Amino acid sequence: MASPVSATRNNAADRRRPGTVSIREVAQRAGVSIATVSRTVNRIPSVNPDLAKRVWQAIDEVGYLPNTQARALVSGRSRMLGLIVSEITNPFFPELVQEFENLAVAQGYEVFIGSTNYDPARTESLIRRMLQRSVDGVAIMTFGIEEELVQKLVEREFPLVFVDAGPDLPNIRVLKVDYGEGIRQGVQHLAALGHRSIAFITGPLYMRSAVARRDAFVKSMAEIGLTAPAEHIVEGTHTMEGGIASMEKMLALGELPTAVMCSNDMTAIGVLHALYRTTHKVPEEISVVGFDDIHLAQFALPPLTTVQMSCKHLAAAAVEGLRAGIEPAHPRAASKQWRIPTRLVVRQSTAFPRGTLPALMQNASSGRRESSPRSASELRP
Amino acid sequence: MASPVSATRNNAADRRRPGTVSIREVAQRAGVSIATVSRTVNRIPSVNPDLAKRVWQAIDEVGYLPNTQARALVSGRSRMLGLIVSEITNPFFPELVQEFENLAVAQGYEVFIGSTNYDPARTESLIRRMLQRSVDGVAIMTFGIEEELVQKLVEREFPLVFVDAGPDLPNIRVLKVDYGEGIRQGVQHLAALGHRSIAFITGPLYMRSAVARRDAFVKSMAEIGLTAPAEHIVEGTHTMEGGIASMEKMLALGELPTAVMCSNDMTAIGVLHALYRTTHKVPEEISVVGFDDIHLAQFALPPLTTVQMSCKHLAAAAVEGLRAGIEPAHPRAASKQWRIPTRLVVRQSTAFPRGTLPALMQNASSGRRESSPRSASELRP
DNA sequence: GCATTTTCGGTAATCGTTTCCCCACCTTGG
DNA sequence: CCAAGGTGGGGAAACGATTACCGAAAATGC
Repeated sequence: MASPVSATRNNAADRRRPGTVSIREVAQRAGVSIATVSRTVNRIPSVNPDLAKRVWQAIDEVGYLPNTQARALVSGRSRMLGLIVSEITNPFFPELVQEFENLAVAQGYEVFIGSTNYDPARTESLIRRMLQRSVDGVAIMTFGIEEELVQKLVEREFPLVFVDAGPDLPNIRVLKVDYGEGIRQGVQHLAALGHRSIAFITGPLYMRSAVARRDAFVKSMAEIGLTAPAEHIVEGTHTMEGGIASMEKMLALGELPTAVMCSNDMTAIGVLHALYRTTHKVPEEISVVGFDDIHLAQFALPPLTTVQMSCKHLAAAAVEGLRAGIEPAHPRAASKQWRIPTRLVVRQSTAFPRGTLPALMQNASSGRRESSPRSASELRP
Repeated sequence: MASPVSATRNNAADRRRPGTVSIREVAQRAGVSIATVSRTVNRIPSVNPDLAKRVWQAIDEVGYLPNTQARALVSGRSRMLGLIVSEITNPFFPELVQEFENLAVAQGYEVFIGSTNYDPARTESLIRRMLQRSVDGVAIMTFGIEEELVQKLVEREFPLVFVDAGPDLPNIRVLKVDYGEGIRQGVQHLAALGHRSIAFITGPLYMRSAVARRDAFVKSMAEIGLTAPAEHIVEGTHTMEGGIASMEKMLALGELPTAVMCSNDMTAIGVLHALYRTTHKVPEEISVVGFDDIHLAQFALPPLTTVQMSCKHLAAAAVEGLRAGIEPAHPRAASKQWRIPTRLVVRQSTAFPRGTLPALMQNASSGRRESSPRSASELRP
């Protein structure tokens, strides 16, 4: 009679981490059943306020934290959101991740981050891992992903958020970035300054967004009667290294443009670097425009004129899009598209092209400000 | 008799995500019990090879993925590692996160990332969230955290990894970064070039690592008979903004140093920015040295001479340290400390101080290489 | 050829929750 | 004062895995 029935087995609870307290301890201390504790924690209104108070006190005393795994197991909701980015080391993404995380956590979700590094095998394993951890939805922010890899998610009717484009299915929402507007502003800004020879360094062209940005550039140029020759549209990689390589290629070709637009800011920073190495002055000899407006852009030398794609907007739309797919009662549950605006931010990497009004631009004293006098209106007589 | 017993209840399985298959389906299809499936999946050698093959085939056919939540619930191990950083938007950390994640995933772990943003409330909630998700261990890579917040983790005997310093307890491992060596190399490099007036911009001094770096600087200076006046040791924030502010403060004071060392690369990039704005040339007028050697450092203008703290090393040590605490059979289970080396990487932000050998330094053509001829030996007659 | 050992797979308990079902009890109406 | 109605709370069955235990069949010894 010394050992009660449960002691004969090697109880699984022995494996439990010390200090972990379960709903049972709370129930015991409060003198109620575990059902009541659960109801209290989940704020079911039917539980008697006095009892509830006792339960909360017990929870406090024993330091109870509900076990999320058990919760997820029974409810079928893990309250985790997957967030797939292409490279966490590209500064654009940490900013996005940060915003996304803040919003998700505020809504009671946890974030499962993964970067694909443009590697299909890695992406595949990432998706499998997310499925195993049974995330409630996935935001695919890589700006271009192999369709077939996502198939698994689509099959399981996972709420999904894509950027730019995605299949038209009930659980899928798409964030439409307005590439056109921002890039048009950039092109017109340069044209207004007097530039006629404007080059463009694209991202990797298997990415839908890279193509979209390039097309927006070509279209904006055409609108004002300009065309860039083929050798002035160079494919890059959306990295600083790519920016350097692309710019060096262009430099080697001779016949330099007077301005270079880039598909993202990292590329632009690479371009600045390449021009520094070859002692070309920016913006005096060549103007440079980026895209994204990452935090770093304002600290580039010179501070980078760039097209802003609001990270906050993007993150907010992603989280809301996922919630809309997960929570049936969400106000925008029916929306399928979410529009992300862009706009030009003028800093100091753009100026009049060499030869026009040189005296004005040469005095590079301190105190240059974002609202510098190099605006389109000044150019017009 | 129409409805069997289980159909009378509103079965919880109804809530299951479509496409999800459980171990039961596999067992049924393979014609074995769920125990056999489990044993097969976990590669328990006692299961008959023929049976195992049948089971694997069934797994493949139905597309079974073991539910991690259920696994974690029964085993008490979630196979998740917590990773706490201070700011994911500081480029140093994504690099660390990336490495950490690669290693963790290779070992079958998932990573739960969180950034404190230097906010104790946020840190508190982060730790609570990690506890709820029952991570197996936590690496605290913030280089300085409030002791009391960690208390909760310590109490629960969580395997922990700290950077720089941590309590001496059984489950805790510390990564000791050798700040001294790298900073000494930096100071001696500058001194060898001829600098005597070297300033230092620290990190926020409530961070242990910031203090350690400053102390290493002061010590290295003293070793070669130099002292920096108080106004040449300025507190920064480990951000670009902080670097700008600190440098501007120093500029306002007059009595400029000929070289500035910074507690991290972001600060150094801020310093470069401030000097650009005030048209001071780097390195001709002022030399700048960073710390960390983030990827961006080589793309700064000019490319930044900096003290490298190997991210790969740090991440590898963190993962191994955690595994050592979690898995009793780990080869280094007994180790308490892990040493992280540092070393100077010379690029182009350092040169002879103004006035000494100016002609040699002025020809800033391309082709400057890391192994430039500005070494100590050249200086000595 | 029978008894003993070994192998191998199935049954069931368990992890920590949520939630369905039902039984008390209390309130209220007649 | 008793029956009907409503309501709060407890018991127990899931969720999907792991694993201790046990029993049946196969292998082996004498």
